[in-house]
Amino acid sequence: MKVSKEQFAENRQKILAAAVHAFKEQGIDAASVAEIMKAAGLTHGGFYGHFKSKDDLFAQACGHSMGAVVEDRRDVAAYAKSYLSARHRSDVGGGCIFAALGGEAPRQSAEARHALTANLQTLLARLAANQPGDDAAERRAEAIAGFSTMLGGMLLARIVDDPALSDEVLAANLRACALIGAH
Amino acid sequence: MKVSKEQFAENRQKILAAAVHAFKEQGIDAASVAEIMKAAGLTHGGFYGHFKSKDDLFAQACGHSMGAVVEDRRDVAAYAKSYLSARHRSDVGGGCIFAALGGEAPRQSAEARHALTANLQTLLARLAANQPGDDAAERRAEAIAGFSTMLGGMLLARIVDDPALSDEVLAANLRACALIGAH
DNA sequence: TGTACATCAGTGAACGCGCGTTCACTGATGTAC
DNA sequence: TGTACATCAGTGAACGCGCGTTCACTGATGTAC
Repeated sequence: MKVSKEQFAENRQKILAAAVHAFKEQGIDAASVAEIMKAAGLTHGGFYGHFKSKDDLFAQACGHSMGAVVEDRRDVAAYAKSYLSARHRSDVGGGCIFAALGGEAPRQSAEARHALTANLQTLLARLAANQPGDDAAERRAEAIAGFSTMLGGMLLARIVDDPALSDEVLAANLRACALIGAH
Repeated sequence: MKVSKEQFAENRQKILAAAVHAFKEQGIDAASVAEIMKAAGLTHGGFYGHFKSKDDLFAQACGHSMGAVVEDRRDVAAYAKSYLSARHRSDVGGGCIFAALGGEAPRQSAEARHALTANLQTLLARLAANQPGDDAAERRAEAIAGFSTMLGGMLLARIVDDPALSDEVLAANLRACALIGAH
């Protein structure tokens, strides 16, 4: 049955949201089109009315993710406080796309990598703008090193099967991020 | 045809080496048993004489990787110099297992995560031991933050489709790692 | 040391299975009159 | 405004395909005598 144009647009957004979550939660290969469509409240057959292929969906999902990320005025130290949290560690599907899919991303389509690169540039620009200090180049370098530290820290905290070590990794990186830009 | 015990043991090592490389290069799902066996110079049917399953192979491969990593006496700054290099960036299959498979690892078997955790503990202990300074807790924290920075930096450098940004990420993190422990 | 034979690592065809994708069909939408 | 009809988003069965895994078979190994 055909649906209204508004419903069609809404369904597309639902598919994208379900895809972002499923890709991050289960990985790109393991997240199936049928499952994503089911999570969006649809059946798998209609998928190709919205997207050209699963690869296309992934590329669009990369652009769709990180919508409201770092829209506020936070510097590295403040961002790290929520990024390097136990809550973020356990919420892979709702968390940072770089931490969830960073390892698989280099193998994806040019469109997907381009969208992720744009996301990263936006994130780095915001962090750099919110860093204290007069030297723009230094603020930029601090944003890069700060986010890299958060990202690597979250990756390790999620891999490790020892809760104490995982907490230690979060805490050590949180302290390191707190010092960045605070000379 | 049956082979000698020595040949059998050698074949097992070849399968493990091929598996480590293929898993890192292509991802865990995308690397197929048949392809790994072919890379090891065998046919796929014999695989189950060596390993219980693909999951079992992955767990053993995790333990097998990082054999000679950080056996030398390098601190964070020195290790970062080779880790955050263009050579390492382009050599995913031969590079750090955390950078290649870190995103997928949390979804793998308990055995695989345990092996990776042991690898990480070894790596961190070595880095911490080689850090300058009297405070052991501080050296440990520096090892954690330093390796997290390298890992996150390599991840970002590989994701990004803009070579200039990729180089910038490596350089900024290299500078940050050089400063760690050098107060 | 030599021989006969049981063992078993490796081979390659075959198996289910789940996946991405296609397609004929359905029926609500939205347009032309 | 009301009606008739073309459009097309969504449905669910079906398709190839590649995967992990199994299995009957082969023939070199290595042991028992």
